Amino acid sequence: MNRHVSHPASHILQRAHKSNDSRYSTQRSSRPPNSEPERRPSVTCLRCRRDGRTALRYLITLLLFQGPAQKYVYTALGQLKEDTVANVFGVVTFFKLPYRSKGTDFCSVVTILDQSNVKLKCTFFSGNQDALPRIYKIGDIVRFHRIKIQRFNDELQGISSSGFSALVFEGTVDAPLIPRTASKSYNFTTEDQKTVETLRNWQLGLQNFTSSRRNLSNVQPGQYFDLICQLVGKAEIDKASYLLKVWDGTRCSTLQWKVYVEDYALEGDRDSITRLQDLAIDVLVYDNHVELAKSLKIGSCIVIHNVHAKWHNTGGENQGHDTYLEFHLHGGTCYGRGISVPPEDDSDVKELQKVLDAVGIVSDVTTPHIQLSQMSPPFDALKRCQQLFVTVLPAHQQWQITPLNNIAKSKAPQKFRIRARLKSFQPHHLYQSVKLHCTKCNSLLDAPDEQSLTKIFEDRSNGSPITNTTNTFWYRSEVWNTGNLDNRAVAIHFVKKYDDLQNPENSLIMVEGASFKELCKLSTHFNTIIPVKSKEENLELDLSAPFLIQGKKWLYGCMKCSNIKSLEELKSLLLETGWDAMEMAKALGVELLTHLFVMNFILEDETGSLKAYLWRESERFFQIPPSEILMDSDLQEKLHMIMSVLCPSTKQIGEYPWMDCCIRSYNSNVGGKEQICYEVFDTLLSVPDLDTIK
DNA sequence: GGTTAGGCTTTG
Repeated sequence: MNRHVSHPASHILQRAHKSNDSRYSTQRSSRPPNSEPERRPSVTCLRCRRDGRTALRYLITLLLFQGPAQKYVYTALGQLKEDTVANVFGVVTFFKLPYRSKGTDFCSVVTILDQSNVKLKCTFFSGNQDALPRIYKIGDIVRFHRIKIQRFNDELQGISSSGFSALVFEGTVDAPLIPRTASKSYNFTTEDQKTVETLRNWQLGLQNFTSSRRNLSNVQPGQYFDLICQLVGKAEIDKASYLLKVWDGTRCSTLQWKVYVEDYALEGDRDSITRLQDLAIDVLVYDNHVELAKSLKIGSCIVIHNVHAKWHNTGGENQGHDTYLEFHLHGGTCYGRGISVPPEDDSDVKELQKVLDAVGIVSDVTTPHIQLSQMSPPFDALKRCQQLFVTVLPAHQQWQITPLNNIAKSKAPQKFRIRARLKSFQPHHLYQSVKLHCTKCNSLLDAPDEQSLTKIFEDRSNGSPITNTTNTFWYRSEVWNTGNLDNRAVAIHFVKKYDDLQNPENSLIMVEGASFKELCKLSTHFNTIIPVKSKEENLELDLSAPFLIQGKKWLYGCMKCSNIKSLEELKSLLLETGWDAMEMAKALGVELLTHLFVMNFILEDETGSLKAYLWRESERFFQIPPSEILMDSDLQEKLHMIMSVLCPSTKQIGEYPWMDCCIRSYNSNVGGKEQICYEVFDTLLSVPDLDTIK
């Protein structure tokens, strides 16, 4: 046994001797009875050959990470005496994070409480910031060794004395008993474990102090609170203030104030910042906090202590209508103000990370859909979040949010960013929202639905007999008799390219006499169809029906603005590849009509409501082509689902999702009457659930 | 070895 241990031990002793390390030298001083065996074990040097066996025993003990068998005495806070040095346990009721004092050291102020119901305010100094107690949360349990008790302002006060050391434990019952400490070796007995556990249980029953930690979803305006959160962006505002963009996976239900930052000044991943724009808050930190804020790493979990949720002051008359919140970390260290970075193994950090990961997955539209019910709690917040990601502002996310009642008071034209719920919308039959718009004459027509198209083509085939066509050099004609009761004839004129007929999927055909259903069938096989009719042995366009059909796209021309030319003009396109609808419209003198969804939204926030149109940017908003939806039942279903997410009529309005929208106001003359209209622009829907629907 | 700060009714 001796042989085994003597080598490493004597090696260490020799090294200790060389470096004159006082830890291994004999030192008998007039220390208090409980003093520091863990830091300065009373060991005799091997080279001196005095009491070598004792020295070895100590070293072996040290190597095995066990403190010497010295027993510490702990004093209840109610039993402390002036001008003594004591060891104490306690629950943290207040603390200031270490900060640079005006002297040479860092300083930290900690108030603790124990079962004697006596509080002790302590002030600790150290040149090494890490040596100060690592407290992150009210309720943490601490063990202090060698604090000097003295009187100040008629109260007993604790202060760090020579050899001061601290252990800190999480205050939650059942959290791991891992001490946070800068001490390389420390004594922690099973009795100490019991003391920590007893204090954890004891503080559960305490009414008097509660942690001021809040989630963003339960912050009340005017409150000061501690926030554990992840840093997603940061930016220097000026010398005395710094911006932190943070989120905690929950959503603040009050409208928030956003700080304007030039794009180049903002640090952080743009995609994350955009994706989280509705969940992340802007916190402005001031003065002494700026230096630390600068050093924070994007993505890290931090605690901001004593954040102030303050009503935004517009400075105007309508103080009562201010509806959004600013978040500030004011300068100074009063009330424990500061920013801390808890260790990654901290229970609260792990919990936060779990929630953020899950919310991230749900909000990330590129990952497969995950059933919320398959996830473990706590995911009520998640469901809330998922609802909230319903819009994205690609261009103007830095704009401040304007309450709806302020918009109604403003003159036009102007642009705003709003946050509102969709209280109702019109038309309810979604097919009625599909319109044809002429950008030239600004006319707006209903897009013909299936029924009207059936009628249009029925009338047409009844009205005009099939031409006696002869084949020409640029098309070849075939006539079929339907063989149905109506004994109708359908003519198809196959357009040749390079003097040749193409495969159906590349072909342009001109069709005469076909019904709506037949055209639908033909459109699934042929690349492009132009419905035509005969007039005096010639084929011609008729804009009362679609001028061109390409798959699910049925395109129309403006009857007023088009200047129809002969179909022979198509010959100019015969040498080009493909059949470009725009080129064909141009060749035939057709002014194409644009398909739009035109909807009327009643938007509502806490301050009022606003009627806004969605039309010119409706395709961008829904990311559904309105030119195809009438021929595509999947797209129709998708639009229905979107509208039922935005405006779920089975729920209370309080449960409707919030939408961030850009709104522009403009003056419009309707029936000789000037009025201000509002239109949604630069806004995209982003409903993760729906991305699985194609 | 001295000094530092000595929570507290906050607010850009």
